[in-house]
Amino acid sequence: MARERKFSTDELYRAVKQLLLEHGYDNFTISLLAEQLDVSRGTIYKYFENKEELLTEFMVREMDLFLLELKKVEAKRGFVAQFDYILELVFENTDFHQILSMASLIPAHLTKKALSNKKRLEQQHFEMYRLLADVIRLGKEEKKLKEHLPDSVILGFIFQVIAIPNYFGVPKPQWVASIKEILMHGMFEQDN
Amino acid sequence: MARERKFSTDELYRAVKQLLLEHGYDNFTISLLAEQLDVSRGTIYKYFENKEELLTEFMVREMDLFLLELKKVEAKRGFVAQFDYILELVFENTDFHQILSMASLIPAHLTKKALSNKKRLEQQHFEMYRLLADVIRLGKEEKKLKEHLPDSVILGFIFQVIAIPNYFGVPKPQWVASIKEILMHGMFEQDN
DNA sequence: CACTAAAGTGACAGTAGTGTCACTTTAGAA
DNA sequence: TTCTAAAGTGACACTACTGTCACTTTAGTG
Repeated sequence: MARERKFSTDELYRAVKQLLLEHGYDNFTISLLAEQLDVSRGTIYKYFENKEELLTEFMVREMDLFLLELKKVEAKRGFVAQFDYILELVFENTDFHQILSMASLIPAHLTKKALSNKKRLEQQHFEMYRLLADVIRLGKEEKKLKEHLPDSVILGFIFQVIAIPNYFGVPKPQWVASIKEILMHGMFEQDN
Repeated sequence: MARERKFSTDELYRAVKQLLLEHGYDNFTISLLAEQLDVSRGTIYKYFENKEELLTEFMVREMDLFLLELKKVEAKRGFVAQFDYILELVFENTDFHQILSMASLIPAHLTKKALSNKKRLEQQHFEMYRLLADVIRLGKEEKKLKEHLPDSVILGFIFQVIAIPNYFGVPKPQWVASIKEILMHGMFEQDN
């Protein structure tokens, strides 16, 4: 009944992701995306009213995928297993962290659809926080995590840690092990 | 012999800083700066050939000011005093960290002056690394820092830590103390 | 085979930036 | 007072986006 599409929805979102990571939020353009998908700019506007709608739609989708994986943490028994699972997840999704940090760059004034996407994204943010806060609560209940540390500092650390630049190319296993050790027991020798 | 200037060099750089922090590297414009200084755009081009020259000049200047403070670390006796000094410096200069992170957004193709500024900035980066690496070396020599942790992970942590967002407005003294404790001894209870 | 409707196109108007330059203004020197 | 040169101006040409829309293309239907 209609002409064949030149790209699938999946290809589109994969291209958006690549371009966002490569050029950053502010330098992402519809021209760049159209070029990547080998179509004209006009075509993109058949699927999205404007750039912000496209980008917020993309972010909601990414967040959904990540939350799906993160929810599996509830099935893990005991704080230590949950902690390990989260760190592994975080290190397997360094892209996601970069994308997430772009959420704050979404402009304030938006069209209806983009605005509702933004609201949804805030809900997802909150859901993510709820899941992680549960893990921290368990850690404190099990007397594994230091009671007096504010939850938000603990959360902040876990998420900020993956943004540490590996300038000198420390091999990944050593890199991850080192970061995990500092998070758990610090960089100072015990007897100090 | 000449007309009176409408702004001092210091006012100019203060305006640049404010606008960079407020709008980010990509959304910094000469129009915005001119407006802030209450002059026309053309005036700015009397002092700088182009935007990148202005911004690299600004960054070199900021870096110089920071290095001046950082160098004082060499006068501190013993690793613990040096460590404390650095953390204090870092938390007193959260702006600087934001500015520093923009260095990676400077485009690759630049005019002569901007390019030489960029090179200078890289030297300063290196100088900063050298100073910090010395502190870490001392920490390991004094058996205060864990020998097996790569220097770059330790450095990365210290610098990334100040970017942790204080969403829930934990009071600053508690915030800083918590972060310092995690860095030194981790978020896990000792007996685990 | 002709019709339909989704898919795709490219020219268009609008906006917002950059860097340039001939010109105007003005403080101080001669 | 006149002259000079630095300081400042605003119009100009250019570039690179955004979002729109009348039009073309094409796979499948009747």
